[in-house]
Amino acid sequence: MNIVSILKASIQKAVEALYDKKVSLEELSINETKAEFSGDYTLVTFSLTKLLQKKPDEIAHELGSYLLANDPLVTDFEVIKGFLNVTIHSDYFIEFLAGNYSNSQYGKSDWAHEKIMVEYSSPNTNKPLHFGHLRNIFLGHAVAAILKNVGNEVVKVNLINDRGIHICKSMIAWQLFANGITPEQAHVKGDHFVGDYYVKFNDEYKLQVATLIADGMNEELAKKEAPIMLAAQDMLRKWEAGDEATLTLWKTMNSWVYAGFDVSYKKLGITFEHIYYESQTYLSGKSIVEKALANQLLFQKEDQSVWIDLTDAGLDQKLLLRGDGTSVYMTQDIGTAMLKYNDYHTDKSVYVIGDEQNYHMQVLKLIMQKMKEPCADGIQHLSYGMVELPTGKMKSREGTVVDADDMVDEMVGIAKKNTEELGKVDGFSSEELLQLYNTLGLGALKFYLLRVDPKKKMIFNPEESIDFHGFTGPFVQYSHARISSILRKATVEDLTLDVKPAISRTEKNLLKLLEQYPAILFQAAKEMNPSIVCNAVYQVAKEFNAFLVDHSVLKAADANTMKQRLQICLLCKHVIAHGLHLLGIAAPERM
RNA sequence: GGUCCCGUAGUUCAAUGGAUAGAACGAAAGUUUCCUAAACUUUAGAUACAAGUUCGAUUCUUGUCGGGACUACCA
Repeated sequence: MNIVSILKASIQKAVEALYDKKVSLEELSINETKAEFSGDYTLVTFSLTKLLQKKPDEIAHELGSYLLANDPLVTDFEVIKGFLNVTIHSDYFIEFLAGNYSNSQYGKSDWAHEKIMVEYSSPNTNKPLHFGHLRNIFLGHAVAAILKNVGNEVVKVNLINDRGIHICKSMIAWQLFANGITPEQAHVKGDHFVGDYYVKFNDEYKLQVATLIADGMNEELAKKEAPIMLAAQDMLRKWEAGDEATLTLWKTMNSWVYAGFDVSYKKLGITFEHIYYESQTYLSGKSIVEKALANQLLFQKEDQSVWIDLTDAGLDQKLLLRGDGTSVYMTQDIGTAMLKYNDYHTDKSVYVIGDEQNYHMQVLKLIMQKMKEPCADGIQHLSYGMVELPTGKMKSREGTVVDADDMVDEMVGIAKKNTEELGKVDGFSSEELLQLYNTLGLGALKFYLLRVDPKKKMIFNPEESIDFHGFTGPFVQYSHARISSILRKATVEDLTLDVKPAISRTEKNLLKLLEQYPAILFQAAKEMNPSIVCNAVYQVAKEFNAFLVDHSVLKAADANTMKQRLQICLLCKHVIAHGLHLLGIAAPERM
């Protein structure tokens, strides 16, 4: 129970005692009191006027007087119009501090008990990861950690799109232009290596189309008839037919890509419990569709193609199997959804996928519901907005894609430069320095991508580097390092207090933030929104820095005050480290 | 055309229908004999437009203008 819940319950009782009326906890609106008024929390009484048949300020006065007289937690109140500003006894926060400062897991809770799968990253194997993928990856990783933190059992999975025309394009280009060279021989990271041939394919394709048009063919036909495109399609057919040479090449090139991805994932600190491959799942939807057809849940057109009718949901009819019996994209997703469910029997299955696929995901869920599959209701699309450049979307054809590996290297480079300029790292070994640069560079990058509400698209300007000051990862990390420094210098072991010194306004503000932290994490889990965690740790870090300015910890006036301030330091450190950990960000002891 | 999303300081982002719309960067000015100045303090600066619902609207409704996504027997 946190103070807001306690206060709500107390007000509920007060309403009953004063007016003999019942008000639900949901009807009570309590906010933090704005800084310019005295008080800690504010009850808005306008909404109670109908129920109580009184004016808002009257209600506020009466409730305030009652609370002051009957609730020992309330030490003062003030009424301004329909706002009842309540001051909470400092002892509540002092007790809270004493009871939690030593708990390094403070913030972890046991409020939810579902089994949840989170699918994220989900790359194609024809090109390396770019900046947009990073948003997906960090989101998935953080959301999984946030869901787990409140008590859920979480399974993190990656679904790799390893088959289809896109990889055939890379394969054809490699056959035509590579002379058998491998990434090792070329000294290029595997995913970039294969991506380069995907680009080569498109360059050559454009050239061939232009040539055909110059020879008098119309554009539409030229795009279909370009020899390199025909070759890629032929290769896809061979792949599907199980042609051995094609499969061998496919496996080889994919293994190069995976080697590259592994390096990136490792650097980013990203892990999965299970990896699905579309090459292994893409056929599995077919039998499910056929079963549903037999059960009259779907219908067939004259050409034998299978459809589902979603017009009653305001959507169209959707194709699920072609006339020749082959699968479409949606069929694969149906199969994969079933496979995931059969593997783990989850209550929820979260898909971290960009908002361009909102419609697709809506249709997938509807189809599963129509087919009465047990996994249907648990399907949740965690839709996030695209990362855009100031000029608009990133386009590989225009060469405006920001590569993920380059971005990471750049951020680590900036971390190195900043650290060297500040010159605070005497005594670091070269290994520790490298680790620090990684910690700070990745911290800046992850925080930058996670601090924005996932639903909203975000704009990244490559001209301006990601900041290390203000509302950023390094700022929070720095605060953690400062706290750690103080704690290292502290000589007392036992922080138990003999007497409890009074706390200042700043200290109370800080303790209020810390006290709310578990509830904030619960909200972040409910909304699957890491930006809430970014905000929470930033607020704590900021308020802590303000606290440090005029509260000497190690040179406090007396031993009890010092110990109490050390308790504050410890709890702040725990919360910052815990919150950053949920975001996938490391908290350095020194920087 | 249809469906959906988005317009908040110069810029990037906040704000369960609540008080005088918060931060950060950038701009201007200041703080260090003292626990890390990657910090702190101060100043200037915004809800695209117009109606409506409400005691109260950045938030809900409608319209206008502007931006984006989706709308394949592609994946």
